[in-house]
Amino acid sequence: MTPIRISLVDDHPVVLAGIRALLQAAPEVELVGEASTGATGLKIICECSPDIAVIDLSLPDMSGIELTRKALKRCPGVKIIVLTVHEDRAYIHPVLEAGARGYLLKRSAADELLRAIRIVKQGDTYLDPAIAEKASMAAPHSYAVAGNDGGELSRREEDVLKLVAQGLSNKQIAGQLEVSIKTVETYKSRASEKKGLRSRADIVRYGVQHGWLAAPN
Amino acid sequence: MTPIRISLVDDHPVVLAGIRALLQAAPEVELVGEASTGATGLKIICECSPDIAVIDLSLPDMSGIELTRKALKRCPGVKIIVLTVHEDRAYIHPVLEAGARGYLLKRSAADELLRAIRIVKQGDTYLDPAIAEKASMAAPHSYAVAGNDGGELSRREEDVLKLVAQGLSNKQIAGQLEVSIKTVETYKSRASEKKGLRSRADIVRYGVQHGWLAAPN
DNA sequence: AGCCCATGACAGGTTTTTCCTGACATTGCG
DNA sequence: CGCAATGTCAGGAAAAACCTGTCATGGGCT
Repeated sequence: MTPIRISLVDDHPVVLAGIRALLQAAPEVELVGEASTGATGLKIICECSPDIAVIDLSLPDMSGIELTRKALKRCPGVKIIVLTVHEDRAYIHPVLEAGARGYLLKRSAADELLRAIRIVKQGDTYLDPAIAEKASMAAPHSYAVAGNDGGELSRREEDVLKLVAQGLSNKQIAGQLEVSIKTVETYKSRASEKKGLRSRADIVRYGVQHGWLAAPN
Repeated sequence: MTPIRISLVDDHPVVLAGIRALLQAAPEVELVGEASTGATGLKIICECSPDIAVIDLSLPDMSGIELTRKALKRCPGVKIIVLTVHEDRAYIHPVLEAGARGYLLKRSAADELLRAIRIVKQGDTYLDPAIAEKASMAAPHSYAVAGNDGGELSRREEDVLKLVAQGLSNKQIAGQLEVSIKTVETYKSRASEKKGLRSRADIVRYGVQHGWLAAPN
């Protein structure tokens, strides 16, 4: 049996090396390229044309979603598994729309990655069990995912929510984002509306759940 | 030569397994315990009393800082290396103050972890080069640093600061503590005075540093 | 092409919250 | 006993947040 050829894209070399070590322990997979940025990731995927590319959702220069899209455009044959810390089901939709075939949480069990790889290799789609149920309830087949989710946050909306969760006032946020306070208020209220957050405490909780409360950037 | 005994604490089993695989490739280290939460981490550290514990900064039930403190209290012999994605130097002080001997970024090179382990094993302190320079400027040797300690917080003051850090309004806090808003305001201002916190963002940072904001679920 | 609507960007005015400046009772400690 | 720290609260001023609109732009869809 020919080995499953895999490329890895993840900033955080420690994590990268870790997954590499993990995969090398599996006899049926063969590593054919690693990268730590979106740009280099795209390059190695095109050059190596692996069976499967495992991509971190958050990369320094572009999101994993963007990389997924670009990689598939240039190299439609690859199957892409997105690896992420985000448990928010809001992410799953754009990821799948971008054409990824797998969505795996970093906090899921280690052998899930191997399972995901095998499943995706066979042409199926793998979703992490922890979110698959949530996501598939509304839309069994197509990922229309209507329902309680008032939509995904735009870039600005997420920026503002992050800063709010970190305790900054609207004024401070306005300063940091270089827009007016009023604009900040708009983003905040739109974002709160979408996610059903009513108080500042809700936003903080949301931020904690998304791992925002640690890195002011 | 006796092997270096190491315990690992990291939520994200994929990452955990990865680092495990990494370390198993090094002949001089021996893995003696893994955990994915602060509570179990504390337990395995106490039970296994490893030479070194590698701890992720953000854990579901408590912060890595809190775990560091607790682990050292019960088991002063262990040397702790904190592993994190956060490059903000604001985290390094509390980490070192808590008694950790190493501070390593996940995005630093893979063999840095081994280097860090060897260095810390010898009794030295390892700081990731990327932030070491920034951090060592202010406090070259001893991390007495503690900033401006205007005294210890009283019970009520700490209660209020915690709630503020979690994003509650004075009114909500008043409700929760069953005192008047005015009383809450007093505690808050006294506490802020003592610790030199001027904005809500300062309070949130203070809370993060003290592990008050780790996943309330 | 034309339309819709999500997004980015603001403003005015009202409502809430927070901040500043006290105040007073209680309690432990030198 | 006096005194400092703490717990408790008020009034009024200042700041922040919130609500309701506006307007432009750029995709997408029909």
